[in-house]
Amino acid sequence: MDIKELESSYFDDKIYVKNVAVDNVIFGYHDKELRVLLQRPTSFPKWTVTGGYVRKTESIEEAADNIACMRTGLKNLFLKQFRSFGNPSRTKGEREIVKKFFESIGMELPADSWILDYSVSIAFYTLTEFSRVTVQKAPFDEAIDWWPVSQLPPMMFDHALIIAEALKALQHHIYHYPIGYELLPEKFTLPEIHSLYETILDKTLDNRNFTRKLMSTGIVKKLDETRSIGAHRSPYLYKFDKRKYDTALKKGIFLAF
Amino acid sequence: MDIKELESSYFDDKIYVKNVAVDNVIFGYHDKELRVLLQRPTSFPKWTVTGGYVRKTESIEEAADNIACMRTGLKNLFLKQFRSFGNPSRTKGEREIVKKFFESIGMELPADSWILDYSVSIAFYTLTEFSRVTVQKAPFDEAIDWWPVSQLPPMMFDHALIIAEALKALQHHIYHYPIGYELLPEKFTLPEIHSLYETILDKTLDNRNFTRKLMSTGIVKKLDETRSIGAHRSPYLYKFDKRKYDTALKKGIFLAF
DNA sequence: AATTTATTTCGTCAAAATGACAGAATATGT
DNA sequence: ACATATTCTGTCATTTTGACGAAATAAATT
Repeated sequence: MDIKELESSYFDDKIYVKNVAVDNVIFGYHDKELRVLLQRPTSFPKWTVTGGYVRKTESIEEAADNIACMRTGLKNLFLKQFRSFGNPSRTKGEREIVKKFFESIGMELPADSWILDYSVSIAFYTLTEFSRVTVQKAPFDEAIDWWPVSQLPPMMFDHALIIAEALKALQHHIYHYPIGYELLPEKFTLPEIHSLYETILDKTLDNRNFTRKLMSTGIVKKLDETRSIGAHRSPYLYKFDKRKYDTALKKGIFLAF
Repeated sequence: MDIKELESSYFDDKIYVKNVAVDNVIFGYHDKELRVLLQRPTSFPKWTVTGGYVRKTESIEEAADNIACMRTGLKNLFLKQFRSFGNPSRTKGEREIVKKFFESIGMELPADSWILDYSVSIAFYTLTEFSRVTVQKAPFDEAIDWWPVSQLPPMMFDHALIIAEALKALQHHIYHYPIGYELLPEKFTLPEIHSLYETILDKTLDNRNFTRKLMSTGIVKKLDETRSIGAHRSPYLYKFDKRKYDTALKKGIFLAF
């Protein structure tokens, strides 16, 4: 998206849905760490969740997918809508910053522009393995980076809340849906998926009991291969049983870690 | 809300948030039956979920609460946001009907009015005991009534989907939150809450096991009173332990019925 | 070649939770 | 006193859970 398109579109009520934004909390997992992809638009003093507006030709899910794709280069990531945010004060205190941002890129926003007005944000979260991602800096981002969920920078608007809620939703969903498919390589080891769950839930899980429960769901299956990890016993490789995984995604499961 | 206010407001971009609607699926329970409160606005051939628009001075939660209050007369009912809906086609096929509706009440909508445009709906569900409700007919409703969730009339837009999703969300939440406080009188019997759960989950639950699990949560406590129900053994009365109930609402519980 | 080290994997056991099931208690009308 | 309809309580075999420890393995070290 270049300046021309941005300029013509944000001002053109025929293209974008007014007063509605989509924010997408992109979670990345790698090496036992959970991070969030954040951006800092030009001249912004604080960071924001990746987000954008909704074209009238697309669904909110498509908008969220586009946002994820624009920033990660990956299409069709796992996307989950978890809540919408809307109240008079959520952007109020920082509208001046938004205005300055548009000025800094050479666009004068009319005072009554919907961009500076009451804004409803439909929030999604996305999961990905962040070593697979080549972060894409958008034209008007001064910075874009992965931040550990436990050490976030100062956030704009209510975005700290949005991230906190996204994390809560993820932690809740992990008990009912087979999280992991998007966060791990195709073939992974038991210790790897074990660490993933520990990281997301932020607590230690007995490895023997974890394995027992995970295997009882049937969504992962053991392969007849091992991975060499140096001077230690080689762990077996596992992969998701896509068939059962999809069923579990649709019908839900019940894990009690 | 009278015509004057409606007229001046829907056209005034300064009062309402454009392109955003709040729909509230009001569930009512009574006598072992689960129903939904539906309205049929003047000249509409089909029914809709109760809904409305968001004032720029209020949050989406307040908007949902107002909708519930306008229709039931009850304030501060249990409200839960479960999903937002937004895609180009969800209202497209029936915009002509909306236009005719406004004409029928003497208002000519401009062709480019946001009311006929792409609409994002933020959906909530609400719970109440429907014998406590005196249904409030709004000025422009031709009809408003409780419909059994299993026998809905023809629905406008994607409202049949919205109700289906609300029901799924409710059935899911019942495993994790202490549903029932809003759906039962202050004092209730064990068979009553048992039937409530059976109705919502749409399956039979062994009464002995149900009691055991319910009591183990600690959210309800037995009283030293009974209710006379005629020629049968008098059931004991129970009430929610508000303290533990609130904790459970906040922290969540884990019921496996 | 034996030993050390770090990591993975497998196994046990007591306690708790679950699912299936039946019979006793009680309030009223006959 | 008895019949009837409904509420309430209890048991038991099975399964699941939580808490542990010990054996197996791959490479580096002696």
